[in-house]
Amino acid sequence: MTTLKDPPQAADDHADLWLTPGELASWLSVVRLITRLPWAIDAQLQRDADLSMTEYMAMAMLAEAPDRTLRMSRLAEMTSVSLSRLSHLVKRLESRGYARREPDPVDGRFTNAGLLPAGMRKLEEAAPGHVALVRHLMVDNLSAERLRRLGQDAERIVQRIDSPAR
Amino acid sequence: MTTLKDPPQAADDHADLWLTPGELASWLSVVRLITRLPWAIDAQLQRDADLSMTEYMAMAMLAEAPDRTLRMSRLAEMTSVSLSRLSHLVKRLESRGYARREPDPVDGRFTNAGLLPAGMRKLEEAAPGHVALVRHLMVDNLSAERLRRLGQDAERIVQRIDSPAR
DNA sequence: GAGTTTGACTTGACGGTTCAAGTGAATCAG
DNA sequence: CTGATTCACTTGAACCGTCAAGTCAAACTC
Repeated sequence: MTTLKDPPQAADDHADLWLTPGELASWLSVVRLITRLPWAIDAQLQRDADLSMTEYMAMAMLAEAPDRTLRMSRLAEMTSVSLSRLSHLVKRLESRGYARREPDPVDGRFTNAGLLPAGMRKLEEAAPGHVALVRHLMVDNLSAERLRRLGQDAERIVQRIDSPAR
Repeated sequence: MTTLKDPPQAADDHADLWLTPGELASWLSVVRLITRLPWAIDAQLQRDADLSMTEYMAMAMLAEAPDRTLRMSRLAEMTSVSLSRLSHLVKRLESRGYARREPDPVDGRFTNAGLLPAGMRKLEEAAPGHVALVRHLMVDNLSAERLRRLGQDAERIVQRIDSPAR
């Protein structure tokens, strides 16, 4: 789908012009991946633990941070979400008793988010099912070499996304 | 981050247990990709054309379909969205004058969605900027071979997502 | 061929995300 | 040392996606 050949004499126009058929096919596969993979991960976590992927990731990052605590801004970049979104998200975690927030005593502009014991338990309870799915879809589905390269390519694209130019 | 070694004697627990450090790193890179790439694509389309990626994709699929028309259910699977979501989405496109809906005259259970001329113009206007970004982030950023393999891996994962088991 | 079932959507309410504006703490400028 | 600015969030409204329930048309079922 979305096959396009020659830019200049544009006789065949549809969606993604000016990509070769092969490039287009690869791109559309990636689009399907970035659409469905989050959906699949979310669905499992939602069903089994009533958590979104972002909530899980945020709790996981907190869990391994020193003192299970991180600044909101740091946590936001680690989880690739906006500060606003994180603020709402942590407020929800807080209301569920999984996390806690307090202004940094040293510099009052910072807010430190910490994972509470109940949050840690929730995470430990959710982890096996989540990991099993990741294993099923990714780790056991690709050779070690291809998984490694996939990670590299992903990282390369992400770096370009938040590189200055553009 | 999220380094975990040995499952049995679980001394180090955080997020993703029972993945080797390498597997975890690859997975986290992919998580960043599936989080930020949609965001980047959406941001460009939103800014330059006031369209979401899903809206763009749906219009693109319609544009290259025969008679610029597709059944809702077919369009839903082509764009990887639920029928419900597509219904809302097409209703919005309809209200903007980009698309049109009508029950299939042959079998009234189907609804055919069609792209209107204004939608086609909108798409043609949005395409160059969108394609340029895809080129910048993906096509020009990876070798042809790696792009091809990335597409293959993506497809393999997607297939496992909607494979019966699990 | 009336009643049930199935298929293909549509709708509305709810909840999460985004965006713009606001708050309050530190820092800088004179 | 005071007023403006910058930082690091927080808030609220608008918008979008999801989920459950509803609609309406065809296809069985007896």
